[in-house]
Amino acid sequence: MIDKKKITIDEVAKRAGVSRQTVSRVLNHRPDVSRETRKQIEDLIKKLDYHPSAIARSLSSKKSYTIGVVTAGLKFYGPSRTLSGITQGAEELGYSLLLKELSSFGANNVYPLIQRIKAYHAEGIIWAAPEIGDNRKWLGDLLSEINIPIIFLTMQKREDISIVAIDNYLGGKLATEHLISLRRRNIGHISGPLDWWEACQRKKAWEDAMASAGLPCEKRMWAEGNWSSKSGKFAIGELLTNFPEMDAVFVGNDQMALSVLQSAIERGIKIPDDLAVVGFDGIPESEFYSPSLSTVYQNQDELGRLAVQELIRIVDDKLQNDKMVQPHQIMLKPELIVRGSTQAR
Amino acid sequence: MIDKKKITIDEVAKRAGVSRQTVSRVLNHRPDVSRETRKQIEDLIKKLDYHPSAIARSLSSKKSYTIGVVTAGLKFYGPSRTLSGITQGAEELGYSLLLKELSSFGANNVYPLIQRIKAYHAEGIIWAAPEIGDNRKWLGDLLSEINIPIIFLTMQKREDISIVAIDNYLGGKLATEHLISLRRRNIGHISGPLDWWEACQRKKAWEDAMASAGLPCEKRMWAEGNWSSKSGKFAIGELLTNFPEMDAVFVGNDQMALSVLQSAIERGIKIPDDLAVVGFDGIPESEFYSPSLSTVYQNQDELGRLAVQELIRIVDDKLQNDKMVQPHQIMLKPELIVRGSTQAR
DNA sequence: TTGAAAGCGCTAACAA
DNA sequence: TTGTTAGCGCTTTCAA
Repeated sequence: MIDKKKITIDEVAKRAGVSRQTVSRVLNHRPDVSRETRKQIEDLIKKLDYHPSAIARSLSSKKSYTIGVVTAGLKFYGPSRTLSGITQGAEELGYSLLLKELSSFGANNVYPLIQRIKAYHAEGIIWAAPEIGDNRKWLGDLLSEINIPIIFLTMQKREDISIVAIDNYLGGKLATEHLISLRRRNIGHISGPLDWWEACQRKKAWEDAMASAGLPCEKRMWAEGNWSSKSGKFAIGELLTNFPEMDAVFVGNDQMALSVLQSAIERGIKIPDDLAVVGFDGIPESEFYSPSLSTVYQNQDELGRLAVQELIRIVDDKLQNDKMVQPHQIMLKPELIVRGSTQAR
Repeated sequence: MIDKKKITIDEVAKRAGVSRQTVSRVLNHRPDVSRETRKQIEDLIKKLDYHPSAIARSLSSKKSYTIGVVTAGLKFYGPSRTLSGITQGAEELGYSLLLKELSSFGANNVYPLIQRIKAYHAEGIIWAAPEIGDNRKWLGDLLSEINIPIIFLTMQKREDISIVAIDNYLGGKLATEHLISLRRRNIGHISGPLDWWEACQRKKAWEDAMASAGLPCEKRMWAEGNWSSKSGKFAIGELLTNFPEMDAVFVGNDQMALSVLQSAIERGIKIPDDLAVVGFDGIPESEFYSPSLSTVYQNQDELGRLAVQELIRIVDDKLQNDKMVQPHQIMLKPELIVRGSTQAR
């Protein structure tokens, strides 16, 4: 490794025969530099391959162009897809990302984490971890103390915080009403873990849609999974036992729906004739299930991008007005995709 | 939002009636502070809820405890799983992560990206984007100029750089030899995109295993996909036409294998009797395919963690010896998982 | 249009 | 054991 001495703004200034300040002006595209000086310095910067230290800049300018992202469960489809949208959004707006993944979904001890993000002078935080149980409890205590713009993804609407969420309730309605429209009357549900906000919303939508249609909706008609295919296997087994007349089922996500299909094949249940199935998420693979799966698509990429845009908007506003912007709640609409599992070819 | 003035080390020092340096010593757990002074300062820090600026620290100490991660294709299972391992590894070792996602897999214009990471004084880089086509070409030109420790994931072995990779060739062997051991003789292959190193390795292993067993292995016996289920659908269609006597197929990943199963069901092909199928990756869902899929499991979580550990080792070594450590290549072994798609119950 | 001085919040190196 | 001085690499503010 060559011992290329780290070059700094002072080095550039010295070689150019100008003050450090003039170089800084060129760096920041300030107008008050003569054409020739600017040209000369730009050339020199290129020649020396000089790159200013973002850290020193942050320290003295109070602008870090960095945002903190708190996520959880990156091994799952949803969170990583959302993160992908966030990286795109950040890239487009020229921001860097400081990434933290919660070690468990339920983590409630978030204050140190937030402080570690603030230590890097991040300008804001995107909270991309799902809302589960009381893992938003800290909001009440800390929100006012945090003193950094923060935007939440996919949680229960609250007027006092900024949220970008996918309308899970609407998604559940779309799924259930679709099954009702197919003249199914005995519609079961396999939910996600009910301490998850998203799972709750989907289940509630199922209940409400059933009630609206004048259909029954009792305990034996639903079972709780944990999003994994394995849990879906157990859940469908339970339903087939307790609710044998079931002729349709709305499953809380595509992974669990996959094992519903597997169980159906093993037991000789015909889909969609004997049992119509709708999933949730719209993962690419769902089209290639056997039969291909009807599902509710949520655009998590878009969710991530929007979150970045919204956060930056808040940051910029705060910079200008020196006071907190009115929080904003944005809801994205999911879409029903009808495929073979609810509709014979 | 309360206007809680930002408190700094000087503020703490002033209130404690000591010098800034003494506070710094406490912060850094230096031994040369008296018990009482330390206690007093620690209490004050707690009381004031003071958190030192990581940025100021990095600037003056030349240690940032930050590593840059370059990834690509976060929407896919492998990259996000690997990233999850990286976040865990970094957390365990007390490092923060600066995340960049390449906008396209093939991106070859990496110099500016690396400079942007260096601008944050990252101590090293984990290159977690897959090797595709000539997207490692820059290594030749830039490696010596980069002047920052960098570790690569899952690429062709080279003695001059540090690599942590999963042995894809071995994985391909395991898959093919398993099929051969089942007395299948007409074994096809659906590869990933062949400009990917991983896809190449798997295909080569298939060819070599076939040759070793004295089995033929011609062009009509394999087809190229792009990892997606949709491409698998086309590929299996092609093979069934060109290679009708096929009695087994090694598919480059689980997603593509999914649509092989779908096609088989649609065409009345019995799996595993008429056609045995092995996938690659070992995604959790593969157990719930119909039938459940035999596959080659690769531990991408572990890959990510190891990468962090190895990188930090290099960074620390370099700090001590002031010269580059001998590059290291680590290979992880994948494992064959036998399930219903190759073995009737 | 340019430069000098001060400072961002911290640590390193030395002195007391 | 503690404090002083200098500086990390940059921007801000003010003066020329």
